[in-house]
Amino acid sequence: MSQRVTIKDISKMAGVNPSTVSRALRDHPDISDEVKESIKGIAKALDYRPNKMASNLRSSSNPTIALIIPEVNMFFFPSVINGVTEAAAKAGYHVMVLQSNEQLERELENIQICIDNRVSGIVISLSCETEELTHIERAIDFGIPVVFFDKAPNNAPFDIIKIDDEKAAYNAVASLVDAGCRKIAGIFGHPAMSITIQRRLGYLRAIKDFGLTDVGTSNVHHMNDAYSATLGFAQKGIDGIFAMSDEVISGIVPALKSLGMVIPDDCRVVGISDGKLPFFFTEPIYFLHHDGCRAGELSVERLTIRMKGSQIPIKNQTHILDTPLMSNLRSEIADKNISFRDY
Amino acid sequence: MSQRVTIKDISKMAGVNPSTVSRALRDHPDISDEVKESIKGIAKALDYRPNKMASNLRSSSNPTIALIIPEVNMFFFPSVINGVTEAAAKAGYHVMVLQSNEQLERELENIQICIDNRVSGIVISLSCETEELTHIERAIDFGIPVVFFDKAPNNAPFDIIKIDDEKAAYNAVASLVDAGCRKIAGIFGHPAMSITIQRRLGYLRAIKDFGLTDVGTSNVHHMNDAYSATLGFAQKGIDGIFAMSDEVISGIVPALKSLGMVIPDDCRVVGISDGKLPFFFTEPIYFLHHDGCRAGELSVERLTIRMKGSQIPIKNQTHILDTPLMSNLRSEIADKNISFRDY
DNA sequence: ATCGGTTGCGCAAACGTTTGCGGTTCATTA
DNA sequence: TAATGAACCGCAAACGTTTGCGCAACCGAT
Repeated sequence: MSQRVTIKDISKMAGVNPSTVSRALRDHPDISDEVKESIKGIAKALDYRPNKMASNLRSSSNPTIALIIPEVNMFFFPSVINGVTEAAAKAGYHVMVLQSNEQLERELENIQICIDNRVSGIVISLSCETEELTHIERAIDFGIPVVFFDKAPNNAPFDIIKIDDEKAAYNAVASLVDAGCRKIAGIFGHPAMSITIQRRLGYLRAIKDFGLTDVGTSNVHHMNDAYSATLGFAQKGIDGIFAMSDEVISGIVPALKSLGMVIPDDCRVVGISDGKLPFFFTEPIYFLHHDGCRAGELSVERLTIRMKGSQIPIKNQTHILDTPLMSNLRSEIADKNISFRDY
Repeated sequence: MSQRVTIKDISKMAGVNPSTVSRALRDHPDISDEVKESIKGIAKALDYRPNKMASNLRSSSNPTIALIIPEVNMFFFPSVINGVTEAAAKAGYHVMVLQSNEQLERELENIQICIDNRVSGIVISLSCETEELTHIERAIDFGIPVVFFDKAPNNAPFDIIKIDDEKAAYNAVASLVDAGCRKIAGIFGHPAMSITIQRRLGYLRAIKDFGLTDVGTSNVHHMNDAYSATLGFAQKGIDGIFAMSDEVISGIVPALKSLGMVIPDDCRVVGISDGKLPFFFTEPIYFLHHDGCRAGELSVERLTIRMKGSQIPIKNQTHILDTPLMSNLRSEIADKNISFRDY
């Protein structure tokens, strides 16, 4: 194992001061070309690599972005990870992925890790147990910019990248009504999640606005729960169903099919989706597109504005992502022109 | 924004030496209880948090594990990320996720990042462009242990967590034959990937062993390619199809259904899968289970053995994961007892 | 009163890098 | 010829922590 060669080793070998080596390797104009070449030659020969831990300490900056998510599932978050890591890489940052497992305690620990490591920024989707945000404010107090996405606080003074959950759910139900559905059920995720609450409100508002009888809603934790819930609703008789997420969709479709119901003739399905899962099915599935990759990219973009250390104060901004209505049928792109709001 | 308080600030406030503060906060026995309480009180009052960048430099160790993957898709890798981050967190490490986007150049850059940041270990699945491993050897030379998973080198002196790709593909085809299939096609991923090569070999050996006419194989890059390829094979007439990955399965099933073919009566499908995707379908899908989460956990486990800095040399080990034959039908668990080999 | 041993804390170096400042050399100009 | 300044490099401090060593004070035992 090659011993780790430092700038001092090179300086001794070249007969110069460590500072000269440092400057030479960074092409500082104060160093003559001859000395530069000599030093670079030695550095290359020794396979020298600067120690980032040292330079980070010296500059007291750590070019990493922390991505804190409730869990790494197969649906929305992989897209987010993809978007965040790519955008971060382009901006010269690395990404540290931290899971909270939907536990507040883990989220607190993760924020602590971010502070202790002096990360440059935090991109976070809150756990369902999170109610207070003192830990977030603490990170901000420490000078670490934070951007929320997806599961974000409501009407709070932070940078937020999200969709209009209430409106998306409303429009989803509206699309079912437009297609002739009258008996519509809704299946949601964990009842404590902010997005569950908002999306349920939108669902209920639509049910009321369109004068529909409320077939009922259900809160599920996993795909299999959505499967069971669908079986239950089907018994009551439904012709449309709203799925608040990809995970829910993945339970609904097999359930309807197991009952021999034809999608969308017997029951139309519309969800809020990252846009990949629906293409696993041949049955027409409609969804309001919530692009996780784009959410991740925008989060990083927003973060970089603050991280680049501009002196002028930056106003908090809630960015509402567009959620166009789409389907998994290549022939049919149903874009309802969901409006773009910027608070 | 609260200025970052250091150990020096506390030392001045407490009227003691910085070293005393350091020791007090870590409960060093040399410090009296009174002084400890005083210092801890001040630290808490100032919301002091030790600077990890400094302590890491001092101890010249960075408790992070780098996870380098070709891409963050919706299939295998999210499971791996989950397994790696959880196992790492339990072992006291953080995880830095780096994507190579199947490009050797990015992979080289990522290894460089790992070296520059003096990460404690690397868990990597190789890009399809990777042929030589000098960059890996370089990292190991720098004292960074490396564990390969999934897309790993063959018969090389490294730590490897993988499945027996050749055998798994063979057994997959065998299961089709056992079920009565005689016209079997195979759909694979990128032709340059090591796992593609191995799995194709296993497929071909089975075709030969069982005296089947080779309907043909295809290499695809995306779900849609698998869709198209399936349509092509179906025209030739098939009663069974082998899918080398989840991504391939996700293209095959919709294609067969779009043709009105009944699964598994008209065409049986068997793949190598992480074990989640098949449950999105109601049609019986068989798969040899390659658990990404477990692969990630084992990779970290293997890594920690080397990272804990034991002095005795550790032998390289290739761990062959079991790949039991399973189905997405809860009623039917078809375990063929695929044997467990440890080289 | 002296010695050996413990307790409790400070001093300073070290991890590897970066950078402000000052000093030397040498060529240029008044 | 001396003053000016550019070009080039070294010195040392600094980032915040950790730790080996030393030293003073105190204890009880000879």
